Amino acid sequence: MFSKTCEYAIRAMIFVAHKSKDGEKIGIKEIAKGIDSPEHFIAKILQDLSKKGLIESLKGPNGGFYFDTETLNHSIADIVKAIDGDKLFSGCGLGLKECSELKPCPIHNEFKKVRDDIYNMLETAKLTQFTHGLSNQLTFLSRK
Amino acid sequence: MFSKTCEYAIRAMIFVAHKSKDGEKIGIKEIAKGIDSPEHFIAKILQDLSKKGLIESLKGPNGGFYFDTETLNHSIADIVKAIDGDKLFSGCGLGLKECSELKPCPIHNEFKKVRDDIYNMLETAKLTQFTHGLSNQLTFLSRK
DNA sequence: CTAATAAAAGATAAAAAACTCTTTTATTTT
DNA sequence: AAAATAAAAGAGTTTTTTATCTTTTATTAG
Repeated sequence: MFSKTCEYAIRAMIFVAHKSKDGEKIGIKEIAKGIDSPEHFIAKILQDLSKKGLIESLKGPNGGFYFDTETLNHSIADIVKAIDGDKLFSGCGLGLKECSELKPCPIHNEFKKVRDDIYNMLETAKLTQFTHGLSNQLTFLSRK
Repeated sequence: MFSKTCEYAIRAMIFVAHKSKDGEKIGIKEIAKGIDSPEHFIAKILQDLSKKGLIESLKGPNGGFYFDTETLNHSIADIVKAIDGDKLFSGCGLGLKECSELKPCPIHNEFKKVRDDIYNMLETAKLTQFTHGLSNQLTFLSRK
């Protein structure tokens, strides 16, 4: 469904949202450990998301990644769009470039419904809504 | 959603189902043209699906790919499972190996619903049901 | 101002996916 | 039986994705 890069991105973003209460910053090492991902790889990904304005970061001692009230309001859909683009939401299920309402591929209409469902689900899912489950160990982001 | 290989596979299977009325065989060149795919690449894919029993094939003059009544009854879900595996249907949306009902990832339940929808949609979609649209130019598999 | 810290950036490497080319095998037609 | 046809199989290349390593830049604490 998502690229591996995107899976890491979502996990990292939820992890930072969970850990960084009231603007507290969290370092890349802790993030990598927390979500079971290669350190340098997730660093790249977060740098990219930071450039795109989906997360805040600060260099130097006590630096790290964090959210402000604005960035915290982003949805999982925003992350997916930033990393994988909107192919999942608007592209043809069979990879046809010319597929459209007017010239639909055979499974166009079947797909439309589930694509819209996926989009709505991910657009509704804001980063904040996942922190509770993690804090209370109802949900998990790594094996440990 | 699907790998490119899988997209080609679905398009090719629908194309053959559409062209091969009553056991008529259709060659790899015609298939490649019909679905806008690299000839040798789709050949490999169909060989694989043939080995796995999802399509029939015969070598030699007047040979080619075709369906019998049994293989024609397969669903798009069967093709996806054969090519991409069942990661899409049963894997964790965030790529976590240990994700389960008991130890769910943060978006586990949100995902479950859409995954089930996708599966039901693809499982219901049998190859035969797409031939009508293609024959009547209501749906398309290539640009032309 | 210097040293320490942590992200940013750049460059490279490994693995997987996508694609191509050549040879072999099975089948049919003559 | 020989030639022609078309898929099967094998081997190789290219591109993309995933991952690692090194250097640079920004920030802070002392």
